[in-house]
Amino acid sequence: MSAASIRARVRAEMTEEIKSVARRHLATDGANLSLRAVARDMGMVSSALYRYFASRDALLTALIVDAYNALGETAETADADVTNRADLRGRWFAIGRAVRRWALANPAEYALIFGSPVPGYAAPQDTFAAAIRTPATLVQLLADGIASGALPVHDAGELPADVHADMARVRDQYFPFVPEALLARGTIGWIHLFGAVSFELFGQLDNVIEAREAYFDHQLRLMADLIGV
Amino acid sequence: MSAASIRARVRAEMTEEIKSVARRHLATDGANLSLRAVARDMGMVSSALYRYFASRDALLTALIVDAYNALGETAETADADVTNRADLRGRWFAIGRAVRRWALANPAEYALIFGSPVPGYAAPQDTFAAAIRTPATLVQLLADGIASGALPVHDAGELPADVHADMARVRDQYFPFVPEALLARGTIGWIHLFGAVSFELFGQLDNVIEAREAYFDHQLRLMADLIGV
DNA sequence: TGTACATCAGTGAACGCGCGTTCACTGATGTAC
DNA sequence: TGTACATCAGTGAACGCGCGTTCACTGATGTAC
Repeated sequence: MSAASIRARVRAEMTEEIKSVARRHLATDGANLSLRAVARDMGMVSSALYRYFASRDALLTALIVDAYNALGETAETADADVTNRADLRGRWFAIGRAVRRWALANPAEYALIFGSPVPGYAAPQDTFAAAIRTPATLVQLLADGIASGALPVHDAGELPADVHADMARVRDQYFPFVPEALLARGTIGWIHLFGAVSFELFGQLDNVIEAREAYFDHQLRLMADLIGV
Repeated sequence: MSAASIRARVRAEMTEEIKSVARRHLATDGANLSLRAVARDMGMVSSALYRYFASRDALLTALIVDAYNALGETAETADADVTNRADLRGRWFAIGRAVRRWALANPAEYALIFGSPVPGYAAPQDTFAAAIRTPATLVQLLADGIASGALPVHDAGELPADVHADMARVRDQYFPFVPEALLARGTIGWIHLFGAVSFELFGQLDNVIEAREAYFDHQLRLMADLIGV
């Protein structure tokens, strides 16, 4: 390995370590991430971080992209692990449970991407490709169901005209073959998944529901019925 | 009016004004509320605020309780405005739309109560009574439907045992007469309502769905079907 | 009704701390001849 | 292979700003006799 690439590798490792320390801080301080605190934890002077990230926002963006990718990979792996690809309901459950498990294991990162927006921070477009990975696994599942004929084609008439147009646009851009009404129901499933996990994680279930996992599964079941998988 | 009560009234007005200025700051700074900034806006010195609130956390708590109450009142009013009390679906729509409207009009306050938890802030128990008002309107609707016989009694067998126990406990504490399985579906409706509003408000719908209101109504419709109203 | 005292709102200075970012610098590591 | 130069990571001081909270104080407003 050439000298140059050693330097590059060390640099990459440092970058990863900075992000990893920053992730730990996220857990206690939320999105009020302090560069100085991160630098202190790494035994560096705060200005040294600027060799790796142009600004605090740049570091935040990197963390956001990483979080989307980590969640997306979790969902993709969970889906891929279902050997019977025709078992759409099983795949829906696998993805849903994996999302919840990831969120519980990484609450700060979950909050970073799905919580209230960080004041003064505007997410750049780069995050979009990473953000779409998780919902994409769900839509892929629908596409498979349509391809195999296992999923019913709902009456497109159930959709208002402008929603139909939105869905058609999304479909044409990313997922050919998925009918609008089904795509709308799939999106609702995705929204509910997010809502259920956020409700639990953000403390809204406290003092109300103790059987968290069972209740979550119950929701997945009703949503599966609603989508038709 | 006695001199003492004049002083009390001025005090109450000041307290309200402080909260109102603080609410404006919430909109730009999120939950990183700065006492000094609030004081500046009121033309006071920062230490003067301590005559009205014991600490920054106390002010935050007051804002949270106010937000829960404002949302709760909005939901209660929207429900009460439906003259045909037997029109459960109409009441569900009225409440759901009112919640969304309030959230869009008061995004910072919505984020304060339903967004990611404020780091280092622990909500005291006082918030609970206020927090429950909005979901309570929904459950009341279910109770009315059961009382009139308009709502189907789902098979309690659809619930896992521990979820059933949670629901029975909630029912016995707050809402007699609502069967567990129905209560569970109602809670799911509430969670979805929250999820749909948060998804829209926190920017997850950007670049995907433009017909926000129509899509929201579509979701209310499917949820109404799921609940049975 | 008039006066002495108590209560209260608001002031201004201070404590002790934090932050992001810039900049000139040192010294080590890599590159080109 | 050896040497002169360029690149790069990290330092330390500084700028200019912010924050929550405490405390002794002033002066106005209210209360009790």
